[in-house]
Amino acid sequence: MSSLELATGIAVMLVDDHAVVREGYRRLIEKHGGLRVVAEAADGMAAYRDYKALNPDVVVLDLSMPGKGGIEVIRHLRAWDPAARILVFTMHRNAAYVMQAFQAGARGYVTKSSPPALLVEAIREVFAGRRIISPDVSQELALTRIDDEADSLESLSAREFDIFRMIAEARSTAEIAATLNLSAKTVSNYHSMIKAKLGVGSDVELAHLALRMKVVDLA
Amino acid sequence: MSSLELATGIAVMLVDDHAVVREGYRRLIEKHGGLRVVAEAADGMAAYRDYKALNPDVVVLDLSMPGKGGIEVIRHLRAWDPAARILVFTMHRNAAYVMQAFQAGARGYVTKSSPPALLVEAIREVFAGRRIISPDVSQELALTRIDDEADSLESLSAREFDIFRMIAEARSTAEIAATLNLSAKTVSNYHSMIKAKLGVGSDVELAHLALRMKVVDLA
DNA sequence: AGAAACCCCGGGAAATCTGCCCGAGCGTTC
DNA sequence: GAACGCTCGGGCAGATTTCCCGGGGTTTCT
Repeated sequence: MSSLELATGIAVMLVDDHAVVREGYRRLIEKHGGLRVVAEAADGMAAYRDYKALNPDVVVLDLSMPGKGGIEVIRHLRAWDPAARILVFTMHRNAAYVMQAFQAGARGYVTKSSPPALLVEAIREVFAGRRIISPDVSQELALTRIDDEADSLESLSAREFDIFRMIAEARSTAEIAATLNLSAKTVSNYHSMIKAKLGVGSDVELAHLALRMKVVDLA
Repeated sequence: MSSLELATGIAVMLVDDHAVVREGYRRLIEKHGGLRVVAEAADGMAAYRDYKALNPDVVVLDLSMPGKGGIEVIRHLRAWDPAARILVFTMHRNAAYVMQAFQAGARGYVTKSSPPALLVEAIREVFAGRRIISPDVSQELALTRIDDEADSLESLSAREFDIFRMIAEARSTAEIAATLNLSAKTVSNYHSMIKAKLGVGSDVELAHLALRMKVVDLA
């Protein structure tokens, strides 16, 4: 297999729901020797199909896709072929995405803000079996990695969790205090403690976290 | 002026913070006769500078940009040149963005999910003085019209909308102030005004509203 | 039983933020 | 030119948050 690869270059598959954007990568990638785009897919289903048919060496994948989330695509591909080499190439600079992507089995993570040459380099690195993260993201990751979201949710006591949920439902402090027969002051104290435990700095972040964790739904 | 344009093709300026993505448009656009990319800009400031220097016929603009909000860029360009022809080309499919963009002075709105040929067609349409919306967005727009929440979103000024978006993305007051070159106090004042105009009592409610309206995504 | 380690609940004080006032500058519109 | 709306920020009183504290309850380990 590897001799074939050496003969024809690294076979790359692109997965991104924007045709124009794919066009961009493709031109860029093919401008460099040793790289060859063998497939393009616009969504997860197409990606699965093409991967199974063509067995590319490296998959370049955008996370923000309609339908199945990009993370799910990674997991699915890795489930079918544990040796799959997947490079995430996305606009999301967010630490949570990076963690998820790597946990799902990605081998590299490059933001679209990176200099174009980095993408090519990253493809080679990933093909060689190494892991790579673009510099702009790696530092952010170092800061945020301390608190794993799921773990931090479990660190809440039952009482804290209830109050957390009510806060995330946009109920007011007074309202929560009334329904739980607490003083407003106590609810406030819980509110602070919850934010500390969850590692969020604002209520908006708290709301995002709750929605991501499906603790509450959007009305 | 128009004779010059006819001689050399429609002069297009691209504004998008992702270099690779710009590369994509550029190749696509230049593949078609009568179109010519005369400038690329990665942020609002660069866009202003290049626009004033080169006076392109059509500006192709991505809304989601670091620093200045995309809506604000439109307003600014139109303030300097009321005849500026601006085509929004973005991944955001939701009605709120479209309304804001057109109210700020955009002449066209095409999503990145559209078939590539549509972008080229849209540039020609906008250059010809006509307005154009890609079909996937126009129908969504028609649906959201009824909703009074969307109405309240429309009541936000361009500046307010940009700040609203950043707040809903869980950016801190200091962070927003820094990226927009405002005092923290001003951002705070906007924050209050936005909550009043949207009729929400807390930041959690604000976050819910923003997510429901798809003004922001869950990170 | 005693100790240790959790929760739960709230008070007090300092720090911070909010909500609402104001005015100045700027561009539009009539 | 006058009226208007948007942008931008200072000031200030009052609400809120945050941090630190203590007392009581329960569970668990030694």
